[in-house]
Amino acid sequence: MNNYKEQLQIIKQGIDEIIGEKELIAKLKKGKKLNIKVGFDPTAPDLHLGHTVILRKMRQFQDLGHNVVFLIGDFTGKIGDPSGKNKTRPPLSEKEIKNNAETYKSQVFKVLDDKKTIVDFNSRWGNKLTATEMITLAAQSTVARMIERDDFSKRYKNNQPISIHEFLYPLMQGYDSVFLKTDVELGGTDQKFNLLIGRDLQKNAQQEPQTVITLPLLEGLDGVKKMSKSEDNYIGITEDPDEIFGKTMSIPDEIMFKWFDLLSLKPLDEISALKKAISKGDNPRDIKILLALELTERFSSEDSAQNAKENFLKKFSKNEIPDNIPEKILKTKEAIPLANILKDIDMVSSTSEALRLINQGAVKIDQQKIESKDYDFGLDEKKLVQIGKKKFIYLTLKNH
RNA sequence: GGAGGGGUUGGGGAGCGGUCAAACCCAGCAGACUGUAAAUCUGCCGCCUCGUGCUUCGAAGGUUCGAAUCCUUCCCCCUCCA
Repeated sequence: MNNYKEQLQIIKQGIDEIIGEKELIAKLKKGKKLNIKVGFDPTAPDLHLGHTVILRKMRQFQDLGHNVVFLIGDFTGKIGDPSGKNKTRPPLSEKEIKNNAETYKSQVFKVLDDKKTIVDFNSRWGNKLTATEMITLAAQSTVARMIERDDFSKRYKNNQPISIHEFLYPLMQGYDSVFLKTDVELGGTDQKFNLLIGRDLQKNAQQEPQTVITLPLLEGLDGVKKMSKSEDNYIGITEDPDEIFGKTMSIPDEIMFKWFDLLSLKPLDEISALKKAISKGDNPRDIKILLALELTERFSSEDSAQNAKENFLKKFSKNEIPDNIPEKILKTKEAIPLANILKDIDMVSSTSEALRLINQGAVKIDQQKIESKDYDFGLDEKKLVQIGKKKFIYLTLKNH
């Protein structure tokens, strides 16, 4: 195991805030094997890169030799985390929770080391709590403290309902830490309140309070807004290698090292060497390729990552035709205008759009720019149809 | 329950009887330039059988030669007061 300073440096890479650093240092100095806990609300099973920021941090702890518990909040899921919400969330059914948990497990081990990961469910102890124990737990915090929290206070001021059971969510999450004797809990910045409650409860239970580490949100492909499905600026971890590679290459240079800091498992000195290389005049593109390679490899394999890189370079840098172009056959009775062909094979969404593109000189057939909408495609000939730089299809027209 | 303000083409937001497929901004797409980008410049950005064609401005009716614009009813949002 590395010495505590090195460990601390790795632990603090790319984080938002650390609370209870003193306690952490003390434990690291002693060489204690830490219990790391991260809770996952079993609601969003389709993961994208933004979700993997926290998984990466967990992985770093694993690589440093600590215990990592991947805690599925199937018990707290019944409450629904009020964090960041301005309304009460409907509780999930047992079945939904189970399904989502399985989906989770199938995805997270692309980042986490499955041999070193303990998957646990907080229903294991949550379901056994008696009413008396719940009351004891509830007695350990106050309404005033709860109302301090942003989302609660907003809702309170706006006269929006806050159900009593929502107060139990942070308490239960904190109780998880007591039960598991957690040393470090990770979470998003919106989790800060919940994480801090854990410290309080642990103190009350005569335990050393956990160190709280919050992680920042990852910017999406646009480099500005946080990565999310609804903004469509995300990279899903189950996407094709070509997609992952290409999308990574498309991020603005400015956020490239933010991504390194939040996502990469490369050693810190290697990353800072890369930074230096750029300031010395290296092409940022080549550095970004390293990032794209690492990410693609993580979610597919080394071979397909290399492959994705080759494809990418062919497609964009060298302006060559990529491999794996889909082939299509279109059956037709009579000669149809090119615009309609493009629409029929779903390369464009309307013939109007096709006509516009033809006008703008964006359509190529067999590498030749099409000048007129009256182009005669011909029958039984396989031709390469290209729109813009990214869309390619091999198409054969058949008489039928 | 009372008072008021709205719903316009992906989002924001003009238009308030004809010159409206509807300003402008953002997003998106294409072209140029590049390092793939970003930035910048240019063009496009409802649909088709591409024509002084067709369908759009919350919904349905109505007035009018003509309606996103006026009237009626309905639906939905928001703000303030109780």
